[in-house]
Amino acid sequence: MLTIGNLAKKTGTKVQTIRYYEQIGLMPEPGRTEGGQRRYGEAELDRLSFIRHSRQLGFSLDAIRELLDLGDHPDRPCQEADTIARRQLKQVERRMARLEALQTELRRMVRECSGGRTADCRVLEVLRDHSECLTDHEEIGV
Amino acid sequence: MLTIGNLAKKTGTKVQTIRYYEQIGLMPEPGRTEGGQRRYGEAELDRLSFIRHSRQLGFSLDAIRELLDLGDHPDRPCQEADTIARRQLKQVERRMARLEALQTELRRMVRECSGGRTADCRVLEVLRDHSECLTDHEEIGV
DNA sequence: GGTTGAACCTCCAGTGGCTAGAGGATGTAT
DNA sequence: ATACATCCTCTAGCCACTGGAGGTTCAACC
Repeated sequence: MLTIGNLAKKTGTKVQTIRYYEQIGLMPEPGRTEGGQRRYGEAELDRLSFIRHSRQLGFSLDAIRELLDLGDHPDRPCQEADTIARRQLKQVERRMARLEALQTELRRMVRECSGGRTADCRVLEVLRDHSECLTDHEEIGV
Repeated sequence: MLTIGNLAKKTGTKVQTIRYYEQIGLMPEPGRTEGGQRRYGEAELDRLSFIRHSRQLGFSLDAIRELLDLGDHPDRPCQEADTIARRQLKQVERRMARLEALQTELRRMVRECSGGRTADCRVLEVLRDHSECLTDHEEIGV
């Protein structure tokens, strides 16, 4: 039987985060000691590991919820899991493309900075005038 | 003189976002009509354009605040602006590296999915067992 | 059995960067 | 004068946590 602190250590999660997962129904309500402290078993350890690893791969908590559901139905076709993973891959690819454009632009800005007065600063100039940019980066926060 | 709606249109910002920027002190309090509606001039249009463009390049609102400050002191050396831009570039590079690792792993997961029952699903299997991963992806949300 | 002290508990608030909606006032064109 | 698009303030919500206050429990040691 694991205390919440030990479960946290084993999975690289913060204690508060585990309680948060319980609160939003991603983790089950565990057993308690007489004094009211949570105690966890193997099943919960596995489930939390799954959640954490999925988070590391960038899946949203909603997506993880779906994936956990699928894991509970071993006889259903795995197409759905595949779809969720593909969706996630698409998102990662879109973000990569965007970051690449930003990288290009930022590198150019920094390279062209001559180190003079702020008045002549290329960095500020480029930020002031979008038309100086060579790449597309219309979206925010993708 | 621009209404808030027109300023929004010209800069590709939502009206609420402009009011939010005012609230947190990123945009100045503009003049008002007798009835209390906001009216904006060229200076505000320029400032908001600067903010939006910086956001598109991924700068945080705090960083943007610093950059705006620098723009108000044309005689100071532009080293600080350079530093902020370099910091931003570093962050973008870190994110890119991380996303690349995720991409690799997700592609492998999806490629190996045979389309059978959920019980044999590679996607779920990999998520269950981190040791199946070839890449490092410890951090969350970078 | 008593005493530490680390770890646990609940509850509330805050992060960033917006976004949405309620309920009402204003501005402009006809 | 009227219609109605746009404006106003205020509050609350999003995601995925994180931190802290103030109090309780557990396990080890004497």
